[in-house]
Amino acid sequence: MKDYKLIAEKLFPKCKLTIEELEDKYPARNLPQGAKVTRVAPSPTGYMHIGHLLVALVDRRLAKQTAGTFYLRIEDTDKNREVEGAIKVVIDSLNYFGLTPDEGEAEHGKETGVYGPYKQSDRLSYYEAAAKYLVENNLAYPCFASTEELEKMTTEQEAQKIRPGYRGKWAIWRDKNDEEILAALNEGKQFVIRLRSNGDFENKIKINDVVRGEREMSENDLDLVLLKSDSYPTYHFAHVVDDHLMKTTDVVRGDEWLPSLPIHLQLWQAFGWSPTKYCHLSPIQKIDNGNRRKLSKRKDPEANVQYFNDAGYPAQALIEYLLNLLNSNFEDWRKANPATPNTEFKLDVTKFPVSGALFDQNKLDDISKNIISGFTAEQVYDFSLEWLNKFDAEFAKTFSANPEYTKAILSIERGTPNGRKDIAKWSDVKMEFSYFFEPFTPNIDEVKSLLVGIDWNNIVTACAKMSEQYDINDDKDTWFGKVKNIATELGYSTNGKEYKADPTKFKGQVGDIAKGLRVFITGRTISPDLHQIMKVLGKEKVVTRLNAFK
RNA sequence: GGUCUUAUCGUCUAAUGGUUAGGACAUCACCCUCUCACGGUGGAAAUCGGGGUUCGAAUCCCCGUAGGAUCACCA
Repeated sequence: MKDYKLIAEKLFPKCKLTIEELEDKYPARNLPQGAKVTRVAPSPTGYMHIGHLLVALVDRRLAKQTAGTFYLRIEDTDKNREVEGAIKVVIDSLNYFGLTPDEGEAEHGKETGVYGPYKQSDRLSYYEAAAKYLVENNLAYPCFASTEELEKMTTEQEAQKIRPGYRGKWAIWRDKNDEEILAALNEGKQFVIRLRSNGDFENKIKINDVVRGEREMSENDLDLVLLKSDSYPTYHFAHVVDDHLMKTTDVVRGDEWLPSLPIHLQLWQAFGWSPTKYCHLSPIQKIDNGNRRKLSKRKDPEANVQYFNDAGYPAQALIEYLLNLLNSNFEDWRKANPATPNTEFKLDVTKFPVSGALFDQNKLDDISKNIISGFTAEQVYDFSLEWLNKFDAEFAKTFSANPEYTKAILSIERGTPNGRKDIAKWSDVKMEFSYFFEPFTPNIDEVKSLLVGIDWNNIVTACAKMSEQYDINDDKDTWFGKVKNIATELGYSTNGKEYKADPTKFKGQVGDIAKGLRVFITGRTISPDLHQIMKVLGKEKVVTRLNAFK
């Protein structure tokens, strides 16, 4: 006769907490009907993966859309992988992207909310109580198998070409009697707690995922480890215990978890608890050697959300990119509601894609350009400076030496219906506006190479003439009238169509002259509205630059 | 290898048995224009292959093929 109570007591002599007492610590949440309780539960590896950000985004939206709660739990059950300061990285990232949790783990080891502790390493006694309950009810048992024994098992199974795993007759400790167990315990052997699986691989069960709908999968027949020999729980065990106690309603996670869903369902059943809903997200991928693969922490810098931060993408841009990935109708909504905060967009779980999407930098840039073009000069100034201070201290000094001047630069063609969309990220700002700042010393050969095909002497003359006539108070038409006059004096057509009709009658057209002015003033052939640029630069700089190659 | 899963323009996707297979990004051309950009107009560009079911298939079924996920005391 087996005495499960006795075994449980011997296994966990220090555990006095019963499962009932444990459950009593977690009262029902006082939330409206239909409110969702979601969580993001990263491991503290010192790294925020873009996939985790995606999960957090979905979690937070689902909670907000239903007046529910979104919390942060730290899954630090693998001591080998833990990194110092990792929790701060997670919290900072969530805050940066506007996905601050309502409760859970917070900075400096503090936490908010009454459903904690929110760090799994602080919950070990709870997992013990739960494991003890399972042992008492013959739903779990101790296993003293050594690593060598397990390796041998796997080798034999491979040799026999059968599905590997600790189960059935291979589960050598599954049916040991009390004496053998107690003897092993007395010897001080290390043990793990395993689930006593009642599943049959030949049996199919119906599983339900909110994205994919109803599916069939084989029952789990593996006697999986629930508590490791260091008495930390495995993911499977901690997930079910925590999400039950913390009253999670919807588990959102990567679809790499889909195959272990039968395990989790089996665990819910073992405890007699009703399972959460499950929402499995497909991964963000990239092409590698012609094949797709998940964005990898080791190989792909863009797998780390810090990458977008460092490149200077506004947080909103990455969020809207992800929203678009989740619900492809987001971009239609955005077009119809250009000024509405994206938090107003209602995420539809049933429209989530079921296969992984390739990360698309072009699309992100486009979204980001649109967002930044809607910012005020003030906002662009603040964000740019914040980024520059962090990554380009030298240019930051130049940039912020005269804030009014810099803001005037950033105001050019901003906020107009034809607003420019040339900044995708704050790291573009330096390239885009450097010619407004001194030193401005373009090399004559480079300048000439930009003006190939236009008579150099004519350009120099035109620039000199403009420098004499330039009046900073001229409006655009007056200013351009002067450009046309100079063009005419030098034998250039003032009308492009006229010139095209008979090029032999002219040395060129007014565009050539304007191009010359532009290159002398900005050192490039591409720039925003030249009239406004000259106004912002001021007469002194304009005159100097126009006469630089006289 | 077992199990699960996916397959529409280069990319993200729409079209839940009847559409000239739609949109967005990227790309190309033209227009606008002092340049670029913005904007506008237009172009090129897709239903993995083979069988069925049906009056009719991107859509349903079967078989292939290709990709992805998973098979730990990691999550």
